Amino acid sequence: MAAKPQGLGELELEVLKAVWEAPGRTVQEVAEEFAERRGLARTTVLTVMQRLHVKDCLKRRKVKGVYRFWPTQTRGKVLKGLIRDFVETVLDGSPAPFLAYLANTKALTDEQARQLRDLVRNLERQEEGKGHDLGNSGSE
Amino acid sequence: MAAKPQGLGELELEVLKAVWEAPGRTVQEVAEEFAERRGLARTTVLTVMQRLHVKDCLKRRKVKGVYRFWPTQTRGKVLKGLIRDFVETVLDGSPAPFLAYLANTKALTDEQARQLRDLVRNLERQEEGKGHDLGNSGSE
DNA sequence: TTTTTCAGACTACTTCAGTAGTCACTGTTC
DNA sequence: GAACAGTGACTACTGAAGTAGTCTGAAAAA
Repeated sequence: MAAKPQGLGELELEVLKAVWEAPGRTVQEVAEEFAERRGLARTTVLTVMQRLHVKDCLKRRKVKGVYRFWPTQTRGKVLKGLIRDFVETVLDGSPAPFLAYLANTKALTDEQARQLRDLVRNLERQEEGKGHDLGNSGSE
Repeated sequence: MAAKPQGLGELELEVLKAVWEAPGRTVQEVAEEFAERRGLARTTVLTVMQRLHVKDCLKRRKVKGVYRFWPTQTRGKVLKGLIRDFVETVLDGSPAPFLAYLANTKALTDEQARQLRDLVRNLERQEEGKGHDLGNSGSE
């Protein structure tokens, strides 16, 4: 794998999110947002973005003398990696505790409940079709 | 809150898990396991367990001159906290990406699929009953 | 009683992420 | 051309976590 979204700190993730929101931003622009939101110094954001760049999470291009930053991977892909990692390391590979969490907190919106239903429907379809094969489709 | 399971490192979590597996263990016993599994020095495990104790994740009692350790919270409770934290900070409060992940990886066992179905059934029952109120039941 | 061993406390080193300051370069403005 | 502002590189400090060594006290063995 080229870019490894693992080992992302909280601030790093937040900054990454900010770039996903508006790709092509400059440090200045992101820094302004974080100055407001969290009172961070411009150089803090700069450093984080540089580290994100080193980690291959952000790519940059100089436009009129100033770097603009883009994510190297989609939000979905990174989140997927983060989730996989979380399930592996924290939940020991079993999504069960997460399901329990959902069931207890009931913190689901209509949309999420719908997704859940779709999920279940898919699962059922799979099972009908052929019992169920858990062939892990080689991931990325 | 008394015990805060947040801010747990990977090793710390692993050690915690080892104590959940067999509560009342000594450092020696846990250390043996980690020496095999990961080649860790006894003092490493000792240090981690001391930190876990300071963090109120483990309690200990001297039995015949040697400390034995017990978790201060159930696995379920800690995992729940970790999951909540993950959903909040990484997924911005929305479990949707997690659901998508589950749907795509199909890494569910029969048991988990059943849980999922129950979950959905509960949700639907709730919605029938009263639209759906998302009253977050105060948690701990 | 002296020695050995075991267990816990303390100390320390390393890496990583959060945070930010300083410096140097470049382009603009007077 | 000199002063200034914006931008990025570099450096540094801090705290948390991973990792482990040393020291010390107590218990057990010789």
